[in-house]
Amino acid sequence: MPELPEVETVARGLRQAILGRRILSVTLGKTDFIDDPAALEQHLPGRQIEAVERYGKFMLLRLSAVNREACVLTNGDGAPAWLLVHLGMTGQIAPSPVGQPQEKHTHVCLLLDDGRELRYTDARRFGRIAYLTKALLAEELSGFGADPLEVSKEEFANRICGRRARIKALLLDQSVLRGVGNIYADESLWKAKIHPARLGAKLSGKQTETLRRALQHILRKAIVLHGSSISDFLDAEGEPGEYQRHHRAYGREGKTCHRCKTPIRRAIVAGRSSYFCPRCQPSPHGFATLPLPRRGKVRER
DNA sequence: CTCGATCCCTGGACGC
DNA sequence: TGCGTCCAGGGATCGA
Repeated sequence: MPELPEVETVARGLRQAILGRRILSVTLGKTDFIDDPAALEQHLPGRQIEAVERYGKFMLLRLSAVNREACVLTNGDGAPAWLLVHLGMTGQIAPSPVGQPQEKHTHVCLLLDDGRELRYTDARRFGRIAYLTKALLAEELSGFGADPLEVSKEEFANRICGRRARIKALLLDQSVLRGVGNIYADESLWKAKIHPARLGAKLSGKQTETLRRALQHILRKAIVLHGSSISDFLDAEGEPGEYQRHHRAYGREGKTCHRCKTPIRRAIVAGRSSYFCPRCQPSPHGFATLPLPRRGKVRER
């Protein structure tokens, strides 16, 4: 499940692999997750991939203006543009030689000028792809919160304290922080010894700062280890990440806490499965950890 | 403002 | 073997 570290890993891989390549043509499969499929076909060919950036969980491919000698320009193709890619839950994007058989669920193929295709596959199609002009990009990115890797002590505190939402919900809210998802929310709360159901406003200044540092530490380490591969995350080279080996809470229901040996528990907080140590992360007053319905054996590791 | 519910979608795990 | 059911979850949306 691609969150900030996974998207950063993919972006770095793509940067190595496709920077400077020109898009020759576009082939589409299912398009219900693409904002305006015809715009991709119309506006991508002829453009060079000038940069690969990450913004929260978005990847942004900056595209050159269409080569003026190559064709007659009509509407706006003389200006740079962006391809926005959100991997959703199961999205993967990577270049492959043209002749190589396509993976199942391949929905976008961008033929490049070096004999390869940039392919986007996404079984669940929770991802999103959009062709955006500069103005549309700016509009798209407005409303997102702080970069969790860069956010200052003061700004983080301002965004958390005074909020009556649960801290887990705040961490997942992309308008508060951009890029944090379920895994890294749980991991940082475990490291900071804060229960996911605590209200933002109820955190002390010290706890809030501990959480910010925990979050940053975990995200940085996860990036170094190329993210977490739980079910099917693969980077742009087709390699899994390694950070799942370092998970202390996420996915560890019933396994012992690395600090105190108490079994990790699971509860639904902010509508998401949330894993925590009931001893290290004391629940707020009035939060009942209801017994969750039985479910299958928790995945090993 | 915050909440839960619902929908989107498929594959994998599980029960029978 | 096969079928039904549940679950994973980011994000949008809607009603309470």
